[in-house]
Amino acid sequence: MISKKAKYALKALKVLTKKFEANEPTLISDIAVEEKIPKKFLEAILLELRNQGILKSQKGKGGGYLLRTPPNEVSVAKVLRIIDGPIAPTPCVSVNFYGKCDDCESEETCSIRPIMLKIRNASLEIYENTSLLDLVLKDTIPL
Amino acid sequence: MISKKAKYALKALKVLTKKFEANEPTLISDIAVEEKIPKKFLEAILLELRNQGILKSQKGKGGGYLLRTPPNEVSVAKVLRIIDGPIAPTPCVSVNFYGKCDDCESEETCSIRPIMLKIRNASLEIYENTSLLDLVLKDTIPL
DNA sequence: TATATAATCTACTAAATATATAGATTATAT
DNA sequence: ATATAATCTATATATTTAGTAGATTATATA
Repeated sequence: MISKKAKYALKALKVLTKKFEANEPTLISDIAVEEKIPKKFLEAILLELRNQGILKSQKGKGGGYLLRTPPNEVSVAKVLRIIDGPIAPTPCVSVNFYGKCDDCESEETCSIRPIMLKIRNASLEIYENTSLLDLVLKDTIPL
Repeated sequence: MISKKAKYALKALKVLTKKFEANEPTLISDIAVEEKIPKKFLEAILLELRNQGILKSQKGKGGGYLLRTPPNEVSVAKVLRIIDGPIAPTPCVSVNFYGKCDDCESEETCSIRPIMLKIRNASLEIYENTSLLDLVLKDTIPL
């Protein structure tokens, strides 16, 4: 299961994707109301996405948040990694968060690693190849 | 990420799969030692697998645990659902644990549901079609 | 029938993670 | 100067994860 935080992030990014062409900052409060996300929680999420290079922000009157790059260039995988961490089902098959499973002797002989590798590959194939734009343009089937 | 508990469960089941033909009960303590799983924790796991019909047990001397059915008939999906619950990334796309996402208005218009559906389908395809026997016979590529 | 064995049941505990909330501070446009 | 809106700091609470301790029950066998 992905976290509620990750869903909030994707929903907020969906709003910013729709407004990307306008090139005008959107208020945290507007997104919070529109997507029914607790405002303070959303603040933290957007800040994290900004610090990780997905968004840019502007303080003061007329300020708000904007996508830093075109929405077709931002994959769902990138967003999920920022908010939830690893996409892989085990540390030993993770691309971006690799780590030795602390309960495992050897990766070569591990009997559950191969299936986890398959799951990781299948998930990445989807998450990496779906962009924020794809989420909004649901009819345009990606892949 | 799947839980350590789920990995422990799969590893324990791997041991019982290897011993399935012998048809002799295996001690919790033997599995615990062999797979380096905290014994008391493993007790709870095996009990749960037994209560859900994956294992059968025998008390007293000569007792222990055995697979209830041949290992090729037990899917990894079944085990994961017992230990970790839903395989799907969101409640709204879960087959066995369906539920309305509490932060969602409408499933029809939700922009993140389609990709979650894809992820669920891809994961199930793998987890449902991999059996305990497949885990042990790693060279025999399933699917 | 007594005994050792091995699973089962009941009840905790500690640490981490998820999901927030409150209030002060800083930057900016007007 | 002022209002605005993001940013920072500090908690708070609930749930989940991972585990431990000890008593109880069922069973084979001597």
